[in-house]
Formats: sequence, structure tokens, C-alpha cells
Amino acid sequence: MEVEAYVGLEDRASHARFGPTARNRVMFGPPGVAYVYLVYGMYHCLNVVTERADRPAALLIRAVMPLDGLDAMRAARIAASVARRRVTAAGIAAERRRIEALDVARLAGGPGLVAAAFGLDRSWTGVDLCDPDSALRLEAAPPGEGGRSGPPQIVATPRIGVDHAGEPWASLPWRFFIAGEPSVSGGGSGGADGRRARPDEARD
DNA sequence: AGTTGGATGGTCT
DNA sequence: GACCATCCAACTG
Repeated sequence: MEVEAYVGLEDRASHARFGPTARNRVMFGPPGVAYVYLVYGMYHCLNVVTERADRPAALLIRAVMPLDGLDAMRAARIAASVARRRVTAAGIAAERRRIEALDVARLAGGPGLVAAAFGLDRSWTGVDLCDPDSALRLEAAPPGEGGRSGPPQIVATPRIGVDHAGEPWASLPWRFFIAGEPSVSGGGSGGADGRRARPDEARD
């Protein structure tokens, strides 16, 4: 699990920085609601509204470690990929092979990939993630899920892709991830898989 | 292993 | 009309 916090009107990296607009409207509503937006004209990003209506805030889900439903996630990734025009039949077949060969940790290892793996687009904005009847929802993890014994160790670093916001927003350590989890995008904590490592401004 | 550039369209000044 | 809360392929060393 990897997330980033975007908190308050003051946060110059947040979509809420211009006040309520057609796009960010739900950030100014009750917490526990999904906010899905389109980035770079191509990918979608899933956020969870996190504070009461008087304070716009959301958590961007940057990466998830899939524990179940792997086939469905691969199918959704393929569908999303094919949807944005993969002209030739050979091209589609190649993309299908590429995704089917992906390691589990790579299935939702990035903000655009999380939305693709869950089959989300902007129409999911407004869904109540705390309603047990919602097709997309948050649930408490059973103890020990994910193969950990104790509480997970959390690492905090600056957020990714927000240099344009300037200081202090670009440097605030508001990106959080579970130490050692191989699905973490852009450099996890040296953990399991012998993936790329990065210096941590660790904390927990 | 690290860097670069292209695809692509909604959103806000 | 510029600016992106991105991903991937195709480069370089």
C-alpha cells in the first residue's frame, strides 16, 4: 500500500487549491467517498476523501499489493489498455501477453495502474467507500493479512510529481508506504523482491 | 540502471 | 493555450 495526502485549501499541490470546481467538488463533501480523476488525458487516479466537508482533503492511492482477484485485475488492466486504441490485432495480442506476464506486485503498482486494475474511471467519483453494499469499498483487513505478523512499518517521503507546487508543499513528507512491500511505485524501501532501492527518510 | 520523449484530453487561467 | 497527483518503450552507459 502506498498513498499520498493532499490536505486543505492551502496545499498548493492539491486539486482543491483553487476552491471547489466541477472536477474536485467531492473533496468539499463528506469523507469516505471516492474521487477519481483523469490525468495526462489517459490514466485515472483513485482518491479517498478524508476530512469533513469544511476541509477539502483526499488520499491518493498510489499502489496496492493484490491479495485476491488477480485474474479480474489482469482482465481489467488488459481492457483498459485495449480501450485506448491499440490498433492492430497483433498489437492487442502483444499487450495481452505483456500484462499476463506481469508480476503480481506490478499489477497495481502505480496510481494509474490502481485505477486500471480496478476498472475505474471518473464515473466512480462519489461512490461511498464505507458502504458495505458499494461495488468499490474499504474493508478492515483480517489480522495477519498480507503475511505480516505485527503492525506494518510505515515509511514517509515527499510526494511524487508535485515539484510545481513549490515549497514547502513539494518537500512535505506526505507520501506513505508499507516498508518492504514490492508493489510500491517509484522506489520502495529496499524490501523483498530485490527491486530498486532508495534512501528513506524513514519514520514510523 | 538511469534518462528521455511521446501519447492524449480534461481542467483552469 | 498551458499545464498536468502517469506509463512505457526506446534509448544510453
